[in-house]
Amino acid sequence: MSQSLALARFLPYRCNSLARKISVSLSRIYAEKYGLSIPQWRVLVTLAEYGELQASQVTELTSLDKVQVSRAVAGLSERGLLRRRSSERDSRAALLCLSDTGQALFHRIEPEVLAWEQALLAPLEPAEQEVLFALIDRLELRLQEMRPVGDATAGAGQSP
Amino acid sequence: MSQSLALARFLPYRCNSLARKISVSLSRIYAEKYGLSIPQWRVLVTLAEYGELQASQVTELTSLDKVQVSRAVAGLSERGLLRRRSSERDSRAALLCLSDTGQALFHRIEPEVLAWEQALLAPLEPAEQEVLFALIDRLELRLQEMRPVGDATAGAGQSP
DNA sequence: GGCAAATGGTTGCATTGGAAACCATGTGTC
DNA sequence: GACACATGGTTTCCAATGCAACCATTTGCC
Repeated sequence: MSQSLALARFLPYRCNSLARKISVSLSRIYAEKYGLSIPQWRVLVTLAEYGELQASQVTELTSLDKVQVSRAVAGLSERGLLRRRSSERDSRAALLCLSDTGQALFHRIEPEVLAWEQALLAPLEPAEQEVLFALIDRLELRLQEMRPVGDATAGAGQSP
Repeated sequence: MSQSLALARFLPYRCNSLARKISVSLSRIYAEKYGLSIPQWRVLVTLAEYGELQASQVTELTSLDKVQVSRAVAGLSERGLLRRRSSERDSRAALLCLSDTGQALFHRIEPEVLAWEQALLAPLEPAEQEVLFALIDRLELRLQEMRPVGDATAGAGQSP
């Protein structure tokens, strides 16, 4: 039980710091080599995984907010990496899916990114990797519990 | 060994997402209640821990870049929370320390923040907390090893 | 001592990111 | 069926962020 506050042993600081270093390192692949921003990258991955999605679903799945998704989609669309059509069920909704070019790009990047992740996780035993993800799960769950009841931001995934 | 890419099991995404949620939750304390930005908060903690420091030392200890430190210091100084004097050894260097008001503010916030951290970590056994910090340490170390040799950003702590 | 290069810190400028305002459409209620 | 209200997405505006250029001073070197 820590009695005083030192950044080196303060989870918010350590976690932030780690997340940033990971982002910087990873973005060497998709940003510098392929000119994608983080939101664009996430949208690409999500559409590659799920096929056709509504923008609002992408928002939930990526933990991006809707403005970021809107801009990312605009950028990807300009480059011809995805196609956007409006739903006949609800003409406000935009249905998104990767174009062939988009799929191709994803399949070019994916193995590089997976190799990078393998390299990062290499020093951890498989069991330790499980522990890591499990701890992250539990902390996220805990954060949700800690939110004041009735908090407007309590909904699914949406970045507050 | 994962063969395909899904955000839910992709460390950069999970880590980023966790870090952000932690920041948002924590900032309810120091931002909303006390009007401090993240950089200001980190500078405050660091000066509280070390006493008098040069701005460049604060930069290293907080993993902020020097622009952020400069601006955070300006803000804290305006509010009378820290004092800045120039070193007689090197008149370029600024020596920083908390004012009495700054110390008082820190001592008001610290227990709240520690209580918040306790609440967050409560579901983890002490041993699990150790594991968590150890895993973070190892991943950060690993990231440093992975950097291309001769990378200009290889120095200490500096945010790239 | 004097000049080039390095260092500490600040300021300006371009980019990013998010909150709130905004259209367009759909849903519920009377 | 018309009116209020909710929802999907985009645009607008402002604050935060980061890079690069910038002073001021110090250090190294001849």
